Amino acid sequence: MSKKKNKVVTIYDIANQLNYSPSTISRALKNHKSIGKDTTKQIQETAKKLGYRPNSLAASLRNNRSNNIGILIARINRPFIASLISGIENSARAAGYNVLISQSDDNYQNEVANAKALYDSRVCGIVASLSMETKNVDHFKQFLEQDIPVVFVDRVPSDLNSYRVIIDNYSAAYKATEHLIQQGCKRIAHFAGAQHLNVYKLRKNGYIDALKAHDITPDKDLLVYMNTLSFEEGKEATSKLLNMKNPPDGIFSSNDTAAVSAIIQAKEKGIKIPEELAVIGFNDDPLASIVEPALSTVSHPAMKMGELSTKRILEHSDKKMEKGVSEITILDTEVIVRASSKRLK
Amino acid sequence: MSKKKNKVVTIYDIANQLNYSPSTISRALKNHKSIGKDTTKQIQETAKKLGYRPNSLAASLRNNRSNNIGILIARINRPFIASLISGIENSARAAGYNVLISQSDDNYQNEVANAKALYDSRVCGIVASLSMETKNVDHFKQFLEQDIPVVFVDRVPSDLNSYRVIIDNYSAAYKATEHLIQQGCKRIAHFAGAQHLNVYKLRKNGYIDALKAHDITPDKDLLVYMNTLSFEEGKEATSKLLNMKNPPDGIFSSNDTAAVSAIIQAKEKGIKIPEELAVIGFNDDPLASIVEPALSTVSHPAMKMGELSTKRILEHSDKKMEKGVSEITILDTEVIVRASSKRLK
DNA sequence: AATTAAAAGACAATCGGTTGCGTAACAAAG
DNA sequence: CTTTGTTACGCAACCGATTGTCTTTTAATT
Repeated sequence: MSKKKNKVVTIYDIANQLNYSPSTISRALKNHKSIGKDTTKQIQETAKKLGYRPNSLAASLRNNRSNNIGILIARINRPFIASLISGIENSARAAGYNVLISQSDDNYQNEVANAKALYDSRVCGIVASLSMETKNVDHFKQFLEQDIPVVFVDRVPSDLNSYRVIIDNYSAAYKATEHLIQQGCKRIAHFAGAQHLNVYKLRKNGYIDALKAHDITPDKDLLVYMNTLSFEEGKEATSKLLNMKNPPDGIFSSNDTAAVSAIIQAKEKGIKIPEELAVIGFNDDPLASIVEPALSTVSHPAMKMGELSTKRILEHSDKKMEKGVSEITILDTEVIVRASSKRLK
Repeated sequence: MSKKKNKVVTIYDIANQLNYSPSTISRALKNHKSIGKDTTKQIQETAKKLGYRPNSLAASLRNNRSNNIGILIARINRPFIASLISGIENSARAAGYNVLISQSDDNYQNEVANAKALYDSRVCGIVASLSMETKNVDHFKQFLEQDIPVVFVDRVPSDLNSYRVIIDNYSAAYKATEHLIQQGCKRIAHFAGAQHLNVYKLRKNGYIDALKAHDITPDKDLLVYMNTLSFEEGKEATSKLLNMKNPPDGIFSSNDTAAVSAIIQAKEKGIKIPEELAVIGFNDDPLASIVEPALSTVSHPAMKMGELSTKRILEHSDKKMEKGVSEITILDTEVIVRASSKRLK
């Protein structure tokens, strides 16, 4: 049996080897100014030679904060969210942080439980996009009280002062609606999402204001409120709309899923798209460019939103921001015109 | 200034309150048998009353192992992977574990770096699906040496003894190919992926053996090797195939993305699907049911694979498995027949 | 009644960094 | 030669839970 176990190298090992105290090793490894330049160099070289790897658990315990960024979203399995996470992960990892994920399945209780779990694991910040059910956001206050940055993305609460990374839903919806009007639509329906989520509320408002701006009186019968904007809901709504005496000649859907189902449903009924019914969605999911005719939509810079979320968290830690200060980042969207709405040459 | 800071409750606080030692508190909280039943009850009640929340960092440091499961995948932003992660996350969280994600972007160096990062953060197990570039899997050995369970999913290495959760790619491909044959296809092309990944190799083998079993001689010109099975690659390959003197009348693609691009490309050329060209993909991505005609495909139980991966890790920890023992879990696939290959009534 | 065994807890070391405070050594200033 | 300042580093407590070992008390056995 050899003397050396395959034991992990710690700062104590380095300390013994070089006859310095552990505190000196610790400081030298992070280039603390109170350690001499030569000493620092020597220590860092020895650390490398010995294959030293810091035990982040120990540091985290001492600092009462880990190097983990928590993500709190409704479900991973959606294109926008997956891209968002991707952006967070890439930028976090580049900065030496790990990423913890949790999904609520759009369930409020789960969201609360996940927030607790992330809090307990001492995340150094969290990125959150609210569940469909969430109306109360008290479960985020524990973070703010400890000055742990919370960045809300996309589905953000309206009554909590924290970081936000969002798009301008109102003007995006306005632009999308206006696009349909420019294509000659006179009766434009809207698939609206749950109204307590400001994302959907703002999209609806943008839709309505765009209509008004073009002297079209909003018709309540053309405004369909949905719960989840699912394929099924979209299908059903489309079916009803098309059976009206005075059916719509355009649909602006708050997401692509419902928009795609509208296209499919309309085609089944023999309605020509975009001639008889122009459709535009929201999100630019992969589906959008595959369905036929290809779906016009509004694109989200999902990846970039993720990167910016990470950035907010890291900045917060670096700058030792004053408690309570927050910042809102608004990103641009783009109306992507495809065949489903292109009536004009 | 009140006496009580908003300080976190620790076992020491409980110990002081009840005049027990911290060790007794610790043991009572996990129902250790050496603590009296009444004492245990009292301690647990007090803990709840005081709002005690265990500091997992402290426990992790002491045990040199966290409650985090690491995920190592190529990219989150893909339907199969997103569902896989979803399955892992759900089951892990239900068991009180957190999930750390990392993506390699199909880059070997990133994969190695991420493996190190996860190792350093003392994950209690990892779930991995190899990057496209990965040929050497030495970076997983550090886990096995420490008896940290590694579960490979889908894209698994062939030369490392560890847990595996996979589908039977060979027979899935065999079934898919056979399906095309049964629909009357005589010249079936195959979009094959990178052959150092056994997933794609096995699919190719299943394809070839199915042909042979039905007395069709495999034609090298119909076997297209791709790097990433991307939309572009699929498009290009389809274009070439359709320009052959003797073009294929069926395509079995190793993924849905390339299959969908084949459908779109074929339609552009005026080829009738499935009459002139039957197509079947692999994965059952959301795209598959949206494209027109809807894409036949092979479905993966992605969510379930995630759940089983978590299960393997938890079992490993519970059972204190003997080092080196591993287990292979093979899940069923299903050939999903849609319009893109349905020639017969 | 004496001996042994079992049950219930307490003590203290430990995990590996981190950090406030203290001090030795040496140089510059008076 | 003494005083004041710097520079460079060590000491030891600390973060909070875990666990091997030891002690005390109580119950069982002969």
